[in-house]
Amino acid sequence: MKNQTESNDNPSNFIRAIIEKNIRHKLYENKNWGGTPGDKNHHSKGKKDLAKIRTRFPPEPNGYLHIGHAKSIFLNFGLAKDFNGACHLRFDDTNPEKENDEFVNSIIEDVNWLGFDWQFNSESNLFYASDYFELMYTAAKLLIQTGHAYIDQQSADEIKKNRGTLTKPGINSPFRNLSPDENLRLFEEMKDTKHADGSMVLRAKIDMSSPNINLRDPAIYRIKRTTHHRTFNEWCIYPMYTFAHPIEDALEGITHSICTLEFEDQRPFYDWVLEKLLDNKLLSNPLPKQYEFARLNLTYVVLSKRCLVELVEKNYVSGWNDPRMPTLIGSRRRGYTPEGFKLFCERIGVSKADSWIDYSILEDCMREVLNISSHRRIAVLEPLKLVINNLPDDFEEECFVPNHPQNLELGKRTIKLTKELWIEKADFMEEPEKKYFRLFPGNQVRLRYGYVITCTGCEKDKDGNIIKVLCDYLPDTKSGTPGSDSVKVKGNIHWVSTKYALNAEVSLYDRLFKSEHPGLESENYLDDINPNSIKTVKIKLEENLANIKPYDQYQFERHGYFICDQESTSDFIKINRTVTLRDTWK
RNA sequence: UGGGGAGUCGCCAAGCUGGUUAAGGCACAUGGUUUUGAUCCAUGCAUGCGAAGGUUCGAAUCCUUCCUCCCCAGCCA
Repeated sequence: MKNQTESNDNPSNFIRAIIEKNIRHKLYENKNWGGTPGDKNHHSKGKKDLAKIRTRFPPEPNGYLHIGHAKSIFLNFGLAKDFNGACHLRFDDTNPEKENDEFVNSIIEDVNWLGFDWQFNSESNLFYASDYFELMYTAAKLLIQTGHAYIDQQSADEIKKNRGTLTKPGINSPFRNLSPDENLRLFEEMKDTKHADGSMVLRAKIDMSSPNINLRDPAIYRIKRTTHHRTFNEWCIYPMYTFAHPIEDALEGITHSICTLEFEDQRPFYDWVLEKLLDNKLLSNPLPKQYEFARLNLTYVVLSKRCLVELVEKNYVSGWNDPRMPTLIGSRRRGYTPEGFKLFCERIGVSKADSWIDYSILEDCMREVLNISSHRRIAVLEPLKLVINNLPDDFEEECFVPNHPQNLELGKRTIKLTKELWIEKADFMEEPEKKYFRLFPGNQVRLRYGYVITCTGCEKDKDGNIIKVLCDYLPDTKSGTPGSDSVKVKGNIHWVSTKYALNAEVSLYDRLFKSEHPGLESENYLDDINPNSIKTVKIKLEENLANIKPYDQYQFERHGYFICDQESTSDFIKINRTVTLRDTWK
């Protein structure tokens, strides 16, 4: 068994290096923490922060978490853990339109499922950006009062037109030079529902000719008469992400605000907001710093929220928890494990280079983890009858089977050998192809954990389909008995008794998309959907699986890793294939 | 054509305040073990760091020029 050193020492990455350097320079040595999020005044009354660093995972609760989020979760929570810091779970709910509590709850469950919580020093660091609306409103007024923000009454179209282009500078708004008092009055009116949605917007006053378009007076507050999932109708104005995020980070004492590459251009504004609020004494040093890493791209998978929503809404999949979905909830149902995701995240690393990770890496990680933990069981996926000629009809004999051949401490069980067995269709060939060493007339194989048999032929129906394979068993070759290896065979096939086998249904999954980069070459990623991503078959299980329960996971020997589906019952056993075993034959 | 990033083995990825033979993982190859064609073990696997120049006793690391790819013009995040 492979040792697990890979997961014990943390591979270096640029963010880890930055944190180590920061700690060496005692950057956060005298940071105060008020016990809860708050402004300068609040934290100054607190104590020295016991958390060496603070990171955060800040999802917007408008969808389910997916594998890409797992990368961010392992990064942020992992860093906090390794440096004796805290990682906050923060719901970035600044746009009420698509946010709701269902998503909040699913995110909490998913993060927990991956093995993380937000406790630190007996404090629960679970926060909502919406709890800071009052402080953000105060911050906005501070910017207005100091001449760093103004109310723009241009239409959205006009603002867009006057923003300029990548190569041409923008044009100042005619409302840009309103007095602070006038702006303050208008902003208060905005808040007091005096103005219609879209009629005006609060903008930061920076530089309409900045080469960085994000600095051309970005909008920071808009009017939106939408009920918020937590503040309901208390507010009709909501802060934009670009304005809200640095403030959220600062209020929570975040030291390292880690996000993906597309926010790089936003960093100057992130710092601008914080510096202005530092000047206004709403915030204090040390200010949080933003760092960006490359988001995960997985071949044969789409991770964009827009696509995932469409797959669900247009019924290409059965729901967010369809085992083929890259969501955490779907992965879980598929049988993917937190340990597997951990290994995966360690294996792919963190950097700023755009990259595509092959889906097989993820599958390999799941196999590696499951191989160690999964008990083995026997299942026949494509049953074909095998009859042992030289055994009496009522023959029954117990065979001892280890639950894990590489880890005998996991115990053993028995299965009953009878005259008639189910074997895999693929384990018999009337006319064997080259290098085939399973059953064919005249060949010998071992019935795994039982006897060596010699194939004597087969029977077919009138259409020529093989319906029964015949064989003789060799006495004295039973597994575990002294003379068992007197006959050497290459083939070793699994089986279940036709008399005792259990019926079950298993779903065999393939990738949801047939192209490596869905939507890249075709016009629409939906055209790349794999029409054969799911195949459901009736199978035979060994008798010991009678009490299998939802989420039980096993390796079915010679097949792969399987998990009992959440909808499975004792009357109707339903199983999902997580991933096959590696197969280097052919 | 403006700005911001990135280019190290088939895929990831350390190193990048210049200094022995360019970490590690995955994949692959070849042996070995094996009652899962699985697992496991051993060995091998970049004279090269996007390209070309330059500085230097010495460069993936510094300088110059060039090439390729990604991101930015929501009152989304």
